[in-house]
Amino acid sequence: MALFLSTYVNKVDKKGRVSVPARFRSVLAGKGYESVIIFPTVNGDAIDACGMDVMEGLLEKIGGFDPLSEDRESYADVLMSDAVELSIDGDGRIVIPEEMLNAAGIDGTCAFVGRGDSFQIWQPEAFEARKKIARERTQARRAKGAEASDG
Amino acid sequence: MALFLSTYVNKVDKKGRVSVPARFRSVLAGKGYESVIIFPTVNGDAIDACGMDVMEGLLEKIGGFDPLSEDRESYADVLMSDAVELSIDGDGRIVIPEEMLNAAGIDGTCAFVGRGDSFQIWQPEAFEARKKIARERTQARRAKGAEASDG
DNA sequence: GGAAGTATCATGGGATTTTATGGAAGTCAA
DNA sequence: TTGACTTCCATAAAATCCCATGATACTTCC
Repeated sequence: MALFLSTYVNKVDKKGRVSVPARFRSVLAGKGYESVIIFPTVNGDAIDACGMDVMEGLLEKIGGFDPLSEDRESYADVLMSDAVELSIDGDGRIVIPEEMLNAAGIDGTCAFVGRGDSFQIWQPEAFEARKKIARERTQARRAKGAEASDG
Repeated sequence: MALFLSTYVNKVDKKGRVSVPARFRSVLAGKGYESVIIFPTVNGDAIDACGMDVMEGLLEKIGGFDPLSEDRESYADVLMSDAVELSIDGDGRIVIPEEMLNAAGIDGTCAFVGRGDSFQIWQPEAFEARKKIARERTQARRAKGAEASDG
């Protein structure tokens, strides 16, 4: 498998550990990683996750370290400072910093949502709500276009 | 781990010792270093830090430049002359020169802020303030752009 | 086709190791 | 010696590893 697909809801135990879905683990392993990079989503209502490759690509894009140029992308600053590399333990689990869990409203359980190249971590109901909105938007758009089949 | 990521706030004790975050230490160790190079940021509100490799790369980059572009070269001189190599002691700590701490307004605690190839050392609140501004700028830019999907 | 056995997974708890941090002892130079 | 700096030791808290268990999915064999 090459892409992060589907949604899995797992428990966050007292110690803050969560199992990364096995499928997602194997995607990461396929790239040679035993860790995930996570960081808050731009609007802060969930957590974004990806492999180190994505982070490195981003760093490359912004030109790496150059103390002589002041205008480094501010987004990159925030991103690198908020991002955390979490190593996946022998049982396939990670420990998400409490601060990030709080920011995303996660407590007890969380949803791992595949997004292809990356995935997100949501408070399950918050994700459902979001999905519902997205679906409605899509259907409205579709209704405006061809009014053919539905499914 | 290949990049300096995330933010850690550590204490500076009476003797001026601070623990370099273990994650950062392991990035440096991965490159074979037991020391950090630090120097004031361009505008002087914090401290830049990196491994010797980055410093060497920087020098190379500057050296290859047009000898006619003088300010670049002269700034590089200043940079190199202000830089200090700090050895990391057996307990993972460094002693930052008082002068630099004062310049950055650091007293009691400091924040180690990942920046990918390098990291910075800030007075914690000063960094929070800066981050807030950067984030606002990002969101403003984003609002002006596509309002479609979110990340 | 169905049942029993097998591998994989998520999850819990305890044990062990790292970390950050404080203080004491040792080193070196003026 | 005195003062600055460094190495060494102690400790509490936090992160990590290791093993056990129940559940599910997957095989294999009759």
